[in-house]
Amino acid sequence: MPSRTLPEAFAESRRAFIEAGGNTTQSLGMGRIIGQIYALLYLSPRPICLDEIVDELGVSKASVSTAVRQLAGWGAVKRVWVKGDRRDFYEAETDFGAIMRNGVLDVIRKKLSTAGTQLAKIEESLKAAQASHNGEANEELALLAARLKRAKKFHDKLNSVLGSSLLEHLL
Amino acid sequence: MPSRTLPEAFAESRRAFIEAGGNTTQSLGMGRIIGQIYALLYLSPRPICLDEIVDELGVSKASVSTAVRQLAGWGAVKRVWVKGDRRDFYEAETDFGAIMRNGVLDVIRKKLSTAGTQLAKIEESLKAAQASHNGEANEELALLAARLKRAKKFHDKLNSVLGSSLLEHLL
DNA sequence: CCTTTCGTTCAGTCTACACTGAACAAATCT
DNA sequence: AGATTTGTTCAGTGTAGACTGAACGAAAGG
Repeated sequence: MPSRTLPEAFAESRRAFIEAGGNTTQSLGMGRIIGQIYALLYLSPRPICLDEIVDELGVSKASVSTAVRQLAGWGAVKRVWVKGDRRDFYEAETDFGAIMRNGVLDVIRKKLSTAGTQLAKIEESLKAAQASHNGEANEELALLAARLKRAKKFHDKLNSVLGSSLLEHLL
Repeated sequence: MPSRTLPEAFAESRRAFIEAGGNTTQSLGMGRIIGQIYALLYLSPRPICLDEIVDELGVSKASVSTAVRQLAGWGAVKRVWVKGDRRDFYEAETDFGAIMRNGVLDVIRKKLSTAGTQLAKIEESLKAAQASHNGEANEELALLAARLKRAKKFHDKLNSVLGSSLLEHLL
């Protein structure tokens, strides 16, 4: 028979871990529920259904529904079917490296991509300016062109680093 | 004499670049002013004083004051003294790699560090639980211990990757 | 010494977005 | 078929934090 202090001490560690997960994702700009849900699943020995998450965390079903889908979207959580139960169950992907490779890096790449789109638009707009200027020397214009080129170069470098398998190999 | 369309086309490119900077930093969870200020300085052939930034961007002096200090904090912007002018002038650090190494990575490392602190606290709390339990086998407790260990291991891995000069060499 | 010019600070406002509640759709059971 | 259970959606709320305005302090000029 377990001692009386065991359950509380265990529950406390568990609660702290879940809270830490929430703090982490919140500090990264995604809400705190995301991290809490992942932590909860990460510590669970068995798949958990949506309503159980709701009870455990004391948040709305709507939040859990959307958050869980996000997590599944980047492979941090997997849907699991339990026989004889029509509810959806979820379990955590415990391989952090896999989550990084499949999910997180994609998010970063996407942000980089939108930045690249903006740079391309500016480059076009700049070409128009250079065309209408046609041969005249203009200090500011030349600087803008040079700096834009630099920015694009760095953008490409980031892209290649993120695209290379080197980074994935590290995680 | 410059053609009439040159100034507008130039200004448009410039405006778009500044806006792109704002969009980028905003999408990264830091405000949009930060990126706008950096972009403005990045495109300027000469150091710029605080009030000029205020005029150019149409934001409050308070915002510029704090934002500029943040930028200077992680080496993205340098204070410059102009002789015969007691105002503070600023210019951009144009080496993105240097900004990454000196500023951005430190921010990430700091976030990692606070996460590590939380993990350490949980580990201690868990040790207490294990002590009071003293020899009994408990599935949940064992799982929590195992998963915590995994989490710490990954945390350490991230730390070493960020600490290694390899990453800095890439940027 | 008073005035002016700059930069910072801080209490308050505004805004983006995480989060909620209730209505809804879909699937299963009786 | 209706009734019940389960997940999603969406308009609305709450809130964290970016941003502002006014008051302040510090430094230089008159």
